[in-house]
Amino acid sequence: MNLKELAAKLGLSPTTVSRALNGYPEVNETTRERVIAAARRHNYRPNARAIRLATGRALAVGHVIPLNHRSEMMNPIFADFITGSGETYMRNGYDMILSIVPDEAEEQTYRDLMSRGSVDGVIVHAPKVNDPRIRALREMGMPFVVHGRSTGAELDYNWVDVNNRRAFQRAAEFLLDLGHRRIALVNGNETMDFAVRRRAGLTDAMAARGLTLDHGLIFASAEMTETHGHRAAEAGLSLPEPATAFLCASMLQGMGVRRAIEGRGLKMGRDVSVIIFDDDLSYLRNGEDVPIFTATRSSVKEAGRLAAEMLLQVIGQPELPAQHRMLEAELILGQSTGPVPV
Amino acid sequence: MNLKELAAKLGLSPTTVSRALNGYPEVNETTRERVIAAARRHNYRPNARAIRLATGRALAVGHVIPLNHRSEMMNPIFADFITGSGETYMRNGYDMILSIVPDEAEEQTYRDLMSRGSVDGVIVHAPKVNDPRIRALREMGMPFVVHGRSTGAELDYNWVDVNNRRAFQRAAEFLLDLGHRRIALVNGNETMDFAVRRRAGLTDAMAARGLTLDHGLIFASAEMTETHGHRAAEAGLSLPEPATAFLCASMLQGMGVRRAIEGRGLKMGRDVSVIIFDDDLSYLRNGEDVPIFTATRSSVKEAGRLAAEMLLQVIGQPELPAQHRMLEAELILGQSTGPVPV
DNA sequence: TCTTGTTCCGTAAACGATTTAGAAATGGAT
DNA sequence: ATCCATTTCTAAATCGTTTACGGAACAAGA
Repeated sequence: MNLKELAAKLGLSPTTVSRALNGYPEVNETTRERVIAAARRHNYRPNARAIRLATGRALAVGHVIPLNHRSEMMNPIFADFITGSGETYMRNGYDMILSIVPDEAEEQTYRDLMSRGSVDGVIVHAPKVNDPRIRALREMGMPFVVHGRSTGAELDYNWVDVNNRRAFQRAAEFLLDLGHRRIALVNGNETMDFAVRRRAGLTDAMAARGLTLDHGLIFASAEMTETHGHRAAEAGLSLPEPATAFLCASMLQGMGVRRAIEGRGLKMGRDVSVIIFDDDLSYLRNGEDVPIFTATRSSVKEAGRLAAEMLLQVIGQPELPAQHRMLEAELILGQSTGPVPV
Repeated sequence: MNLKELAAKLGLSPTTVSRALNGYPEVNETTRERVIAAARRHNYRPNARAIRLATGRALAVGHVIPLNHRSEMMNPIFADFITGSGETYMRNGYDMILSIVPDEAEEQTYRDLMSRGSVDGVIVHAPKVNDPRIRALREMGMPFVVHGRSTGAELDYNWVDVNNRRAFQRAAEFLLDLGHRRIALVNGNETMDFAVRRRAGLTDAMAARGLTLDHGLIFASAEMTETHGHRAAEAGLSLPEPATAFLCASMLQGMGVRRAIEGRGLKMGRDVSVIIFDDDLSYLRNGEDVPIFTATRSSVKEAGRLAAEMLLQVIGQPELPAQHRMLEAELILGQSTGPVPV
């Protein structure tokens, strides 16, 4: 059942039917009702392909997920991010198109999506320091929102980000207040912008007390997995002067650290303190009633929702100045921290 | 730069240019080369919206992810599944459209995707026992492939599944051979088809030795999280006759079980045995060199790849009989199992 | 020479909606 | 009765491709 057939059944022209269904004013209310009733009765749905061609809009947004070619690993926060953004798209009649591409082909993917007209805009995931995609997207005139930021990008752009620096600064201050001085950082890959900011937060807090970072306590792994957390903690606890606290970039890393601590017969929160960054992932809850880990928490799903809303707004009004949205992480007290043992 | 403009530049008709670029035989090879060169020079990319309308194909497949309304949880295996399928789509010029919908609206979503012509086919995720979506999709004539199966579906359909029953049967046999009799099952929600099959596998193995399942050792939680694994193990270990082994449906549950075991000062693999189902998720590796958990392993990413290939094949040849692909899980020896303590 | 076939290319009509421009009907004011 | 404005609708162009059909040019066979 297409527009022409429906119009024929009603004894109207396709134009009138189209206008009636799309809420244009130049159509009699009684005919509009007649049209809507008929559309419902015949189960008419406008053909999305035709709408897209006629309007010149893709009614779709792209999420390009870079896949590290060696590890083939997808960032686990991604699933939650799209649950957040997906609902916004659906409510506004947009499709979400997912492209999973080896990271070196990512720029070409954007270019293809653009020139073939498959999307009206994109979300940029996992920005690196000085990420070249930002300039590239700007040059090709593609509306985009970055989840995160990119230190060193010379031009302004739309982003939604959590205040990673402040979050880790506050977490570090909390540990320092508890008397910890040997604070290990279990970070993500430091080509990633967020990882750099988190380290800076720790450095800030240390510097504010006249302390400097011990580079032997920095563990920046390419993958933020349980295994790497475990490995980092094993190393940090084996030092001549062992770490008394761990600041972890992810829940999974924290779980690995906990395993290392308990594997040595120590107790987390008493012998060794741990703070994690908690993205509040739906399948990795930090406890249900009482938090297991003390954590800086910021929902990545909420970030997805905000980024999607921003992108749709930018698509609708491309002349808008660059939009920014900074989220603050809450510091949540759990059972994984305590005063430094004497 | 569109087809008409390119044709004008070349002094040819749009028809000829289209045919030249799409490899049709009725065009002189020298003109074809001329056209291809010009297309490259002017950076011409055919407009996807127009192609879709003209050919009547969506060149896209849909993944409809049901979102449990209460828990708002997305199944973590989903991220890996789409990394597997995504590459196949890309290679064949298909887009992947993601719809995340509250589970009660899922059928309507399929109907919309179909009647609006947004996709050529769909992947059905997380099938339940007697899942109504299978009949609905068949009735609306939408090509589809199920990731998993649905016990009780009276008609035949395309599916890719792992042999869950056999996997858990073998795992249980292994535990029984080690002398375990108090085997606890930490399962997923048993409205899900895979969960029912896994329980059946355990029952099979027990029955083969004249044993019956103790229902007090069945822990079927709605969410396969670390927390629920922990909770189940706490319960199973507190019984008058405690469980000596745990069979877990997911890695995360297994981690929770381990935490409960170690929290009691017991050692996993010596005092209590654990076997997990390992979906081989990229961000939840079961150890790197030596597996931590003894596990039945089957890559969900591989399942994604196979499902995508099957779907594209079905889309291309709708008259094909129903396709099936059964994957067998390997039983991998890790450090989490040992003979039952005397 | 006339027919037949092949090769290569163009014309025009799809595909199914939106949208521009304009026409018919209606009603009110002059 | 005429004019104008408003309301309501239609015809036709448009989006950028694909594709059914037709035609010109040329060679080969009768």
